[in-house]
Amino acid sequence: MPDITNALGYPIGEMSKRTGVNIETIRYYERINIMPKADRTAGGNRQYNRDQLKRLSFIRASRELGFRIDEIRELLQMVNRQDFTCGEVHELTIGHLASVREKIKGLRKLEKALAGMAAECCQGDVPDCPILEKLFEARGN
Amino acid sequence: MPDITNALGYPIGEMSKRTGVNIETIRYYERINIMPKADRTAGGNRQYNRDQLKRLSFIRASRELGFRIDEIRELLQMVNRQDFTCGEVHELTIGHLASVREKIKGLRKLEKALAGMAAECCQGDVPDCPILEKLFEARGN
DNA sequence: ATGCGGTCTGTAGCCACCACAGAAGCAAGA
DNA sequence: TCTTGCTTCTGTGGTGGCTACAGACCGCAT
Repeated sequence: MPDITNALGYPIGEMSKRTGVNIETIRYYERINIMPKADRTAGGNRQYNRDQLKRLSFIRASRELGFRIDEIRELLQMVNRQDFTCGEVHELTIGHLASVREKIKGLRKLEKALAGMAAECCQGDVPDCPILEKLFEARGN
Repeated sequence: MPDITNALGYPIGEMSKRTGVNIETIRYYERINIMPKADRTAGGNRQYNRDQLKRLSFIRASRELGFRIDEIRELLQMVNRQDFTCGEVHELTIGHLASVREKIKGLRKLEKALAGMAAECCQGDVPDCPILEKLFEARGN
């Protein structure tokens, strides 16, 4: 028969399995106060409930969308306050979207530059390379 | 009249100005052996020559293209060995290009997801939000 | 009672820097 | 020569977002 203490909650490994978040990372989230301090068994092991599981899943989903921890903290505060407006959430999301687009822009530039350089390169056994030349074209001197 | 000691080389601040690399970063580069140990004045200040300026510019240019430090180290070793082939450099560049393209792919996915979520959101004063709902759609539970 | 796997804390490492404190160097002006 | 004021020095610690240990303890089944 299942023990009463353990029937109440999930141990940390179960949380990890269900959310895909590394155990060490879950503890780290507790340390930085993005997850609440978990209840403990008599022996001191963490125990989680369904709400906390949902919260961790939320964090995981948000991280996968590239939200920074402090952005997630904001989102979670809105949720917890229970008085957020759709507009607030929208704004945060749009802001994040803009930064993602910025990153894409930057990487596209990179891609172009790299592809251009690679295309100019003969790839041969010659000890002379237009890529390196390009990199040596200094700005300061 | 300019001092003999200083006429020979650039002080670190000059290097920083010319390359756009932060002074602290230049010292960091020396610590991790990507820049050589600089000569010193009698008083102990670093002094650089034209070669080192070129090297630093190279590093900066490469960093701007998103090369990691160890990739740059490899490139520099090739240059120093003076026996690199164009093919080797090409390979490194192509590898890097591939990883850039991977990143772009990932970010595009993100962009799509975020844009989709934002579009569904009414942005209004309503305390209910499809974005948050999406984030709460847990996988584990 | 034993064994084994899960979990605990605390610390250190990763990357590529940036920032600071407090001391010392350096060049120009008085 | 001395002062002034900028530059540079070393050493250390912090950033974000984890991950990886070591060495001890918990919990559960046999």
